[in-house]
Amino acid sequence: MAEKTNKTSKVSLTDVARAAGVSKMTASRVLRGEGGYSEKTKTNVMAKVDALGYLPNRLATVFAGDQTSTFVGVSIPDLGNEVFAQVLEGIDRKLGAFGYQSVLGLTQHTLEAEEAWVRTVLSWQPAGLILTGRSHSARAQDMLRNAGIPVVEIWDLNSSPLDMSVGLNHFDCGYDMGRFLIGRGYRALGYVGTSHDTANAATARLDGFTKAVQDGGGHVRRQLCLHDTATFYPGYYGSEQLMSSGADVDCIFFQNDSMAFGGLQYFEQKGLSVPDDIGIAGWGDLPVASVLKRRLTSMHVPHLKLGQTAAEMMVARLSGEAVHATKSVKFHLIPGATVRPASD
Amino acid sequence: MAEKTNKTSKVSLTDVARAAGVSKMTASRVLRGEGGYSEKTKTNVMAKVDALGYLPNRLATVFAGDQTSTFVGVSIPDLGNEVFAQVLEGIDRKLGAFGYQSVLGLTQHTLEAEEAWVRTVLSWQPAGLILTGRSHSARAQDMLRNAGIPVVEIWDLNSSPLDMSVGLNHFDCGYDMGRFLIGRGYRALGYVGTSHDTANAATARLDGFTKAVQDGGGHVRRQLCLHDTATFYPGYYGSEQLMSSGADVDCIFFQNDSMAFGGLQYFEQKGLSVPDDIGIAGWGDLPVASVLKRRLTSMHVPHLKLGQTAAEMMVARLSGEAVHATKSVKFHLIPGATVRPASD
DNA sequence: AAGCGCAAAGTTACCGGTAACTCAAACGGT
DNA sequence: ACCGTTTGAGTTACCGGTAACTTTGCGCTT
Repeated sequence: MAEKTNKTSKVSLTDVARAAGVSKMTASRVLRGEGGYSEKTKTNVMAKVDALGYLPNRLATVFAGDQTSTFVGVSIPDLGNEVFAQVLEGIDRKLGAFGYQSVLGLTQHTLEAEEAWVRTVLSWQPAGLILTGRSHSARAQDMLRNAGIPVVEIWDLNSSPLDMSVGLNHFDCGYDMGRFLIGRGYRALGYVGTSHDTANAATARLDGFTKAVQDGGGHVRRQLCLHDTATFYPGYYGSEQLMSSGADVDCIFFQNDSMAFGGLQYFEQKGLSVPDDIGIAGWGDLPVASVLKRRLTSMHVPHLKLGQTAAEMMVARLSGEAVHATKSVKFHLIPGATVRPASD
Repeated sequence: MAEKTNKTSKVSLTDVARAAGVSKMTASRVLRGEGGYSEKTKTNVMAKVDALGYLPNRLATVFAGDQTSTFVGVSIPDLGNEVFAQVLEGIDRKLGAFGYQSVLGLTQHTLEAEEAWVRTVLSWQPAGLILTGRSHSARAQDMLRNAGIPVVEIWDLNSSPLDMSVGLNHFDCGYDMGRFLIGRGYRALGYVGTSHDTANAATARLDGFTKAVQDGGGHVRRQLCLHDTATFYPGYYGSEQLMSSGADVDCIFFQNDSMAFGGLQYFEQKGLSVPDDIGIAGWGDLPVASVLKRRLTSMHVPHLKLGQTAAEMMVARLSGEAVHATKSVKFHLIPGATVRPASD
């Protein structure tokens, strides 16, 4: 039977040193493998570390030196939207591989929640922050600038980031889709998405989409911005709302594939045929699209990769590299088969 | 134009005190609203706090006193599985409402990754930990016990938790489903899920399912455990694999609804009719099920609620309440219409 | 006018590590 | 044999707050 070591009170380096009959400093040196001690001392100290179940207090280390912590604050709007769950997974996996931990903040798409979270998380001396979106409250911006730590803004392409940025041009994304749908002969377009207080990426996509449709001689007849999460069911009832509003549209662009799938299901259940009766386009090339019989018209965006890239930039900067960049993430249109075929 | 305050070096309480012409202690008292200072002093100090853009260093506070931090470590297997994304959202939302922050750890279903994460996160003196699953490496268990902080194990119902626990009995869940399918006349069952090194909840469901099927005079003809994430596409190709293996099954139980939907799509594309040619059952009552024409046979589990409950237990304990419980989360079967109807 | 009580401060020590310095013993070259 | 160098330690001070104690000054009572 192993010795009982479950002391309730925490074991400190001083305890280890005392047990080993050496000074705190020597124990510290052994634990950091810094050298300057004999093999015998090392063995002795390590034995006591095991026996006492010593776990270092990293708070003290960070606090003492001018070293930073291994925390990286990561703000994400919500996890109900699969897009962001993927981005977060990409970030955390990569950060974890380099010994950093994500401190999560769900901002629910509001600047106030973000500001409150920034304030709190900064008080814990994080090594850096990764924020979704490029709009922040004035006070949040002040705090971020004064913090003196790396900040990566993701999601939106940001020409004048606070520090670093990885994202994509959502306006262009929307524009490409609009032009594509015009090219397929659609003129009476609809949009179904979710809206939030802040000007966000989805809004930029809608703007680009609207512009392209107008440039192509079409009209966005109706745009629906639900106060809900951008997932399946809002796509379903959003479609219902849009159709029952009497708007005569021939094609609908959804905020993402999950919503588009909700729409597909609505129309199938109403007995309308896609794409014969109505065209459907999504966004994001999400997992659900991978199993549909009819390839969903969408826009491929490497979400996981985007998160990983953000984490890599953060780690590189924290390792002392002079990263100072705005990285653009590529996207490409998936023609799919939920809109009418090219008419050449 | 406001005064420039973007000092790169951090502003400490000492700086504020010096600027205000008072002692550090007085400034500290003002900031904590502890009393023992004049109105004039308060105004003065607060003015300097604003002017200098002072942000407290919570590390120092925790480090100084014997107070704990406001970090709560949260381990989750992965976020690709929507089930866990929901649980995490429930946890973080509730924790955030009480001023705590989640420190995320994606364990990828391995005990080694969990152990490494536990070691790291404990060194940051978290207020508590919320862990998914009930199996942990021996060393992780030691560390958790010795840490002297609240630990909530979620997901699996745990009769002998390390500390607190919220979950459901996955064996019973599986058993209920098995009995239900037997009741609908199925005898040659199949299972499609994903497997991982550790005995996990999905395995427990499969065990319960198998038991019920045997008890009912049926057989689990084939069980497929893919090395993949429990999401749409693995459900699709898993179905394909299962069918092409020559196993003659009349109904398939999937690890969750996302996989079940992948299966539904496979069979639809193969021209097989559900439930006439084959029965399909999922698990979790996930969002995707909300838009299907034919109600998916599944098991409703309140994932978000489960996460919230775990967070509430944590907060209650941290507030000094003597919570020491194993809470069982209720689930209920959704008969649905993707299995053949009751034959009475 | 002395003394008491209280409000409004200031002082000191400490939390758990580490940087920077000091110190003693061993060792080795001339 | 002597002295410089290396090795293996110990000592001290400090990071940024806060608990606990001390001090100062003022109003008010008797």
